[in-house]
Amino acid sequence: MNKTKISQKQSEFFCKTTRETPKDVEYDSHAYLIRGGYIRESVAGRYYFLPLGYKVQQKIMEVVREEMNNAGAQEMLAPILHPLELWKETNRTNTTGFELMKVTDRRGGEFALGGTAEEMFVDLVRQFKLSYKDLPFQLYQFSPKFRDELRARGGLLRVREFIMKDGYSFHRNEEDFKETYEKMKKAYTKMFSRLGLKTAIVESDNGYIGGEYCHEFIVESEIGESKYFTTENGDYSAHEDVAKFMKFKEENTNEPEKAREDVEGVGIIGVEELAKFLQIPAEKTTKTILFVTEKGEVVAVAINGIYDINETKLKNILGCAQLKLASPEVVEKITGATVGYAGILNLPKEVRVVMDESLKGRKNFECGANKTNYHSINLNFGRDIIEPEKYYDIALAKAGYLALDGKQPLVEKKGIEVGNIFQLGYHYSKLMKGAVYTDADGKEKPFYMGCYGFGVGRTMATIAEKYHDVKGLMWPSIVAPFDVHVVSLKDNDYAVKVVEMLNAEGLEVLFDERDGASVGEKFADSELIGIPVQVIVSERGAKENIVEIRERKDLKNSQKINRDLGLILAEINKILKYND
RNA sequence: CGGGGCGUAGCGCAGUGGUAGCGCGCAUCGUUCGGGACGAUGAGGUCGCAGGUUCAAAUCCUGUCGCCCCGACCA
Repeated sequence: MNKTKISQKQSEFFCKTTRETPKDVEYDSHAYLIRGGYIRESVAGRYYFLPLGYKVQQKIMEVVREEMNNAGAQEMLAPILHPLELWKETNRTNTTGFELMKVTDRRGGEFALGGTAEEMFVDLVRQFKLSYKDLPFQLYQFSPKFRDELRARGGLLRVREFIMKDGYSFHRNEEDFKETYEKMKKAYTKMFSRLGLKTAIVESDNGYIGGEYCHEFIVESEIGESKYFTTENGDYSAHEDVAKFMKFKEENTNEPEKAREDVEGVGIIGVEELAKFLQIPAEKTTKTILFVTEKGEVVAVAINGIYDINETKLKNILGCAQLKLASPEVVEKITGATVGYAGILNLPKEVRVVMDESLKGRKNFECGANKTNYHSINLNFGRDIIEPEKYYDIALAKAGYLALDGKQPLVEKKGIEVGNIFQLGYHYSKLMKGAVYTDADGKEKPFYMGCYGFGVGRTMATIAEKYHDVKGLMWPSIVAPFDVHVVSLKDNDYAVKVVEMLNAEGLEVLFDERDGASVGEKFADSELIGIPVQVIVSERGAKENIVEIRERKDLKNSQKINRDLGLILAEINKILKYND
């Protein structure tokens, strides 16, 4: 990065603050980034980073770069347009939920606007005949990423175009990968911490990226979109999509089987009402829901009535990309009953049935009779229902459920996902021909891989969300666009001396020497922009032989210092150090 | 993609068929100058776009594009 420290006269700086917030802005962080002249929207989900915003982005990138390099990764740059063939090779052109942006050149060459770059890096690496001696290594880049999101929202929080740091590591085997994975966990925690963000490392779903496991780095926040669960002691932390919990277990597995009964209950729909009506515990009820996959396959899913179904878990078990609740017509066709009375009794053979672990070992339970208005009770596996070969975990975790240790309740949290790391394993190296290295035994083996993402703009918005007050932003020093804001109130001559001194000391200064702006306006702007230290040089101060130094985070913490450049510098450094 | 809302000056908004408005901002001049100052003057709009109804449309109708919110979906 450019180490030249500069000062910037505000009258010449392309930073136009505004007093009013555009009406569609929902969050403070977004409002202040716009009002402070950091960003401007082009069209939905695509933003200009103005000089101020770009400086913050660069500073965030610099921290990421340092920590990536410390972790042994090497920066490079891949093309933004990816040959579409590569995406076809891994079958990701069809992946739903990730609408690829495509462009065609004049010769008909098709390209994808990359939303992530696994294929590109594998394609690059396979062009070399690598040996196990070359492994492991990690390559990374900062580059624009394109996501055709259904809906952009929250300013920089969910956009269609953004700078992402994406890294890809190549390994000889799982063991070697795991070492890097742990190293990256530490590197990420450290980079976020340096940026002023406390992150939770949360197990999550890998979605379209592939692989077997992954972790998200989440900053707890009310405005975040990620719902996750943790235990009090922090031993367990998982995204709602994958969160596991200790389920209800049938205790009376030895109770004698009772005779099956079909009970008429007109209009009795829903577990609570049903349990009350049948006078049985809710744990004895069964929820049966029919889904249709994107291929049109109908799946019946059953779970203990006290739980809800987690569609992400279900999708992963079915290996499908999209699930929809079956329409009432389909439900009637398959079960012969209207919605609300579906059960796992006598379903047509072509319907795949997935049962949750919470059904295992139960006796004398209830489920829909597949007959409108009827529920069957005292059902038993073997006698009434064929016991499945395997039970799955398809339950949705909720706050208060016990973690798998059976002791600690799950606590629900919301947060912003600012980074993620994925185990890719052999997912890409097996799909892409020639993604192999030569091992010590002379045989070609596929790379074992991992990848590591970091959203730069989203991180910037998250910092803004965490560091602001009613007056504006309060950047931590490490990412602040400038170190010091020198506000001159009709005493530019002395202010210039201060600015020159700070520059000589390597500090970046924004210098408000504007003639036309009123005092109130200058202060209001300064607080909106949020540079960590304010130095006020005024005509009044000249009479008293002082300058005033204030900390943005605590404006009441104001020091009046004699007009001695050494003293001024010492005070500023104290605040900057404290702010880092 | 489903539900709701909105497109009038850079921003925030008013304007239900009859001359296109207000506040902020912007420009010029003057007075102010330690908390978004005041006065005067001025620039800026084919009322999102297209079509229709009408003597007359920002206003009514149809279509279309865009934006926001909720849902679905998704780093």
